[in-house]
Amino acid sequence: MSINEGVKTRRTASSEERKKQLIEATITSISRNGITGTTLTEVTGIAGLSLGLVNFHFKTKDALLVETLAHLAGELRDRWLETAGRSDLEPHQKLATIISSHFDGSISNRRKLAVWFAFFGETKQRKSYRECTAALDMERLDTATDLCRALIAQGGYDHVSPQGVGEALEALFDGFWLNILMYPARFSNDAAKAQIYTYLAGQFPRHFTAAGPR
Amino acid sequence: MSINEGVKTRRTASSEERKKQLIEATITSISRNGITGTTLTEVTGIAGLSLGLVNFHFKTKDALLVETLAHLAGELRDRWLETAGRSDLEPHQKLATIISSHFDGSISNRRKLAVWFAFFGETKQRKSYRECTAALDMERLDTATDLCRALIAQGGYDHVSPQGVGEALEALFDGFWLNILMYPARFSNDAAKAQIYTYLAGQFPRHFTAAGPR
DNA sequence: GTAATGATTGAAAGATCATTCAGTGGATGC
DNA sequence: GCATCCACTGAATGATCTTTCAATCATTAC
Repeated sequence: MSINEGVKTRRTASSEERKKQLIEATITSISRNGITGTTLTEVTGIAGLSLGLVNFHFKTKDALLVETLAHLAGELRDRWLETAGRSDLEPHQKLATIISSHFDGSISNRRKLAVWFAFFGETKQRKSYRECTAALDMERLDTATDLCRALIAQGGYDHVSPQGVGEALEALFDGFWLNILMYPARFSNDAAKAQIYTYLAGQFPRHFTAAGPR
Repeated sequence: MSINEGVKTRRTASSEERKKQLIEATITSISRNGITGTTLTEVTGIAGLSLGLVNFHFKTKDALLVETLAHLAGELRDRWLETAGRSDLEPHQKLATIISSHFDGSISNRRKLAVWFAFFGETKQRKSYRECTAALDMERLDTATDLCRALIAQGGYDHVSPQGVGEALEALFDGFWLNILMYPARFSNDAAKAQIYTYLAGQFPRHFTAAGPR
């Protein structure tokens, strides 16, 4: 636990600002110490604030954790929806932006990935954690599935199952994330993207090559 | 916490027997309550034994957790090595048995998957947890990569990267596991296997179809 | 300038938990 | 049948952590 890591400590800040500051400190703490090792003393120490502030702004520690996960989930959703919602893109280009979003360094870095998996590990128990992410995961899965359906119609890939490809993409996202977190020497964002494009090139050869969307 | 869930409580048992009993209770507890929620009172309660026994047999709680993970990791390794080591199988058949092992109900069920991901979430912090699995993960990754290399030579798939396919398989294993744990209504062991075979059919069409090895 | 408001502090309370240990009791060897 | 050994028990201990709260301080409104 270190005191005040370069975060300016004004005597007074808006509630929203402080909450964001505490959420950032929570991400740092979880990535360093895991959920088991993140105490309120640790979090407020990283933020350079006093112990009582978390309960003042978040009511309970649990609420802080839930809001931290919601923050990451919202950040990811904003990221891929931003481009996937553009009407000037073809379906296969939209699919490509969803992939790029997931392996952009601002989303997929070990500090944040550690937090995702910390929550996955606790998920079975804490319904609130799951409720945070389930809707967004399904939204993304359904979006990808719909895009695959469009590709199948466009390219005449009659034997390809859109649900199957959507689920496989979901698994590839999570699986590469985990391996990037655990074995950064062997797995990277770029290599993950390349392998996912390779997979898509196998399913939709008229729309993807191993190098990306045509 | 419930007392004595059908586990016979003999007054005296061998040390090895008791340790296995406590490890099983730990798996149950982690799957129900997460790592945060598994206390020694909870674990011994599930096992129908007294509080002090864990420290007697395992010395510390941390040692119990490490041995629990090691138990699961060893179980998985034994499973896939058993068939992948058989010399009467072709490379693509060996690859298929590795896949089958990972999605067999005795390995891939929500009770045990919850434990895997509970540890993944803590891994960044606890070196001992990572050391348990890193060697085995790399052994499997290297084995799969070698099998891919053999397939590429057999089938003349000159443009396929054996490392790439090995890494993608690793990601698919972990990713489908996570989704089976989180969304059992939408993901299943059989569907996971089917999607992985579909992927392999795209890369090695002369050795795999979407239904499995040729 | 003064009062009111709301953010901030940190000591103290209360709760939970891992670990210890002195004592109990069953099994085995003789 | 006695002694020895070892598994086992659970109350007590001590450490850690969340939460509370009364006091303090900065800012804003008037």
